[in-house]
Amino acid sequence: MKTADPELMRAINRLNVLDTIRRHGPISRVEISERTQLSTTTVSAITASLLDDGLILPRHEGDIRNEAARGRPRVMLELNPDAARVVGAKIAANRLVFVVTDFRGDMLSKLTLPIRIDRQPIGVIADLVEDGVRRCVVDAGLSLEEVDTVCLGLPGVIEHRTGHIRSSPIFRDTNVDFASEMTARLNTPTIVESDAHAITLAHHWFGKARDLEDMVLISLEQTLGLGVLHDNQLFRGAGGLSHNLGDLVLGMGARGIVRLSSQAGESEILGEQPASGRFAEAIRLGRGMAHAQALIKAEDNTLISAAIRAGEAVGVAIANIVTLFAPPRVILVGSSLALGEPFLDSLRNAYALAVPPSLKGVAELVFDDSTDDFWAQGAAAVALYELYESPWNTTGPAF
Amino acid sequence: MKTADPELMRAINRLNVLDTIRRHGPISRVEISERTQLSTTTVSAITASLLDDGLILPRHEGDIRNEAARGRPRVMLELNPDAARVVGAKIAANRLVFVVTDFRGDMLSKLTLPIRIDRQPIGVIADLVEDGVRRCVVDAGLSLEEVDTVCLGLPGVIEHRTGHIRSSPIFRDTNVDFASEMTARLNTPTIVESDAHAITLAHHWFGKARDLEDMVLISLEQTLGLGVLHDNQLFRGAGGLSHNLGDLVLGMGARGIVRLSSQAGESEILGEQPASGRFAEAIRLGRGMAHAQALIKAEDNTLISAAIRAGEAVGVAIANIVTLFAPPRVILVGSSLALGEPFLDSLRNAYALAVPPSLKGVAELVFDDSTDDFWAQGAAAVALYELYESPWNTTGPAF
DNA sequence: TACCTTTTCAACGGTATGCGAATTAAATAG
DNA sequence: CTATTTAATTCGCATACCGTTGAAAAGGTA
Repeated sequence: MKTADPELMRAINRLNVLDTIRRHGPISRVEISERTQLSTTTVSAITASLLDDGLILPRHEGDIRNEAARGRPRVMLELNPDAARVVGAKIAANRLVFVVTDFRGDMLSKLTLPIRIDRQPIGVIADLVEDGVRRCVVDAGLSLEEVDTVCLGLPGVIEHRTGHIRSSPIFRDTNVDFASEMTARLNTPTIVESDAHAITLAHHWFGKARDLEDMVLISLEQTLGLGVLHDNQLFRGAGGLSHNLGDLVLGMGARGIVRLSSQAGESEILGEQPASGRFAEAIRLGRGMAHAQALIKAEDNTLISAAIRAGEAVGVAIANIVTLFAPPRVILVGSSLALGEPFLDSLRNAYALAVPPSLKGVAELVFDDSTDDFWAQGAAAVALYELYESPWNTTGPAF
Repeated sequence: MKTADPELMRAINRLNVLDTIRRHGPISRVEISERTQLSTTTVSAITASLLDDGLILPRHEGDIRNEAARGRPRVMLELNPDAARVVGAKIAANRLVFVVTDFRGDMLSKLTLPIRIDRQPIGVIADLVEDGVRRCVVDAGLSLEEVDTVCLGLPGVIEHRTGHIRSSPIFRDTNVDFASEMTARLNTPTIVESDAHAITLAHHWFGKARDLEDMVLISLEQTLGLGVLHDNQLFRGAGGLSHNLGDLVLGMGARGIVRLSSQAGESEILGEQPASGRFAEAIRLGRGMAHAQALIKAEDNTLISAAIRAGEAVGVAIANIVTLFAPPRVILVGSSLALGEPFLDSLRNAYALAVPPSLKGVAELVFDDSTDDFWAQGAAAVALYELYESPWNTTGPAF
């Protein structure tokens, strides 16, 4: 357990103030004091220190004065966008998406590489990722030295603390120390995080969970992932490793274990199609879901029934997650949502059936079809969050 | 978010020291300093304050001096047993178990009432519980005024923060404010907690998880419960409510949803027996599982196959829990363990099959057949834990 | 234009915390 | 009886928070 000394105390309050400024846009000191319950004195001291460190900026121009415009006007404070730059990336089987953001999480540049990388040797993947990061940084008009942290979000079971990838559909090998590898290549601190965790944080910072302290997110991509927000923090399992929803067991059929991934994995849904012609080509290029959507509209019965089965399986899995975590909101993201109504309807129905009566109405299902940028932005947010906490603890006293 | 002031700092370090003393028996100040990473100065100040408050005691007698017996001898410190008294209770469908413990969690008296209370009106249950608490307190040679807190552990979905019982097999009604009811009756602060959470804490304090910071416990009783220890703390879902494992869905059969409770609930396993004769009588009296054990030994095939099916279902459920929490140890408790080898073997097999390959070997299954006292002692531990944190924050500065 | 009101924010003193160095305390070795 | 060793306390310092006070900035009013 960490020992509580003045330094920790300071760090906590600093983070609290900084986070308040981040979340509530340009904000005055008085309002910070109200929100954080800290005295105006303390807020003044902390903001002075933050200003001194260049993390925040005063805003004079465009002071939208309130109606009751008496007295000394408030000085609005906001994050200094230039305080840091980070790179966030979404690494998927058939595409790489990079984003450079400033300290506020605003996108400075983005780069999408629609290339298939899964099952490539690690060296090749690392090459491609390195290249993408460098390009995207140049696109933003920066050099890598100006980037503070890189965060790579990828599917699978990731051990966040150590940066080890326990298993991922992208890598042939297991237990890859990808964080060290990329840190060495880029000569920039690089962290590795589950893509589901990344977009969970994205929704908490910018998306559909800004108002919540607790929340669950289900990502339906090639891999089925889970992100849990508990008390404004990412809940990482024991040992800090991420969850792989696809490994959940839904039942014991005649021929053994039935896992969620075998019912609702992207390749399993699409795989039942005759692997020929335009559709197979689309799958190879990672456009499988978009194409599937078209086929469903054209009433392709094989695919529709696969989508329905997948929806049922996911709905039941979500009900089980809700049974365990009782979150007020469940956000669903990922390419499988593109399957459309047949999938979503059966998901909703199965969920309604499977959720225990005592928890009926507790959780609200929200579907979200964000673009890939958003995932990458989430990875950037993970990087920023790490920055918030660590390096400025060492700044020393405010004066 | 709580504001970090010196008071909080103090509370954290105080709790840390107190917890260290609790866990590591009689312990000297130097060793506390080593374990907590606090300076000897701070430890001295805090222990002085704790001594002043009467929460701990110095131990002079029987100073087992180490071999290397040079220098001033260490003064060992330990919890003052008399610093507080609490009552813990396990409330089950067919029995009430009460325990009075001292500040260390040691049992002073216990009382078991083998009576069937489920489906009684709330008033009747409250009467019986009140009576049991009072009796047990008298047995310990105390009066209720000397008891600081009462904690009742019972099955179902409990909202710990508010003391509301959302649903329980014991109550006909839902959403019962049992904590307020009993607080008023006993005129002593009474808290309500899930029985699974209680025994989870019991194992962390006294049992098979003393060495762990993360752990999962599965309780197999009339109701199937779950307790999660995360970072030395009970993990309570959003809103602080407990989990009901029985609501987990294991599959969609031909006639709809199949929940775990329908496969592995106590009444479901035993219910398939012809409800007549000695066995039915045993069930009514809450000895069902013991009797079932005998029948299984006598190779009652109906019962054996029910036990095997239940074992499979539980094994799969545990695998899913492990997929989500990745704990180093899973402890199984509860009356259903008495079903013996057929049940346990099929559980182990199903678990081995269902646990994802990437997590194989991560979690160790441990079976525990503690007596009912232990559950009640866990409830007492919950009460003690609340005491640790709250009331002595107000003690003021140490001097 | 000069003065007053209102509000923000920085400066000062008070009290709490924890830490490091020096000091006292208690026991053994010679 | 003295020297040595280890434990625990005391003292002084740095930091953090908070409440109060007073200066600064803007608008309103005579």
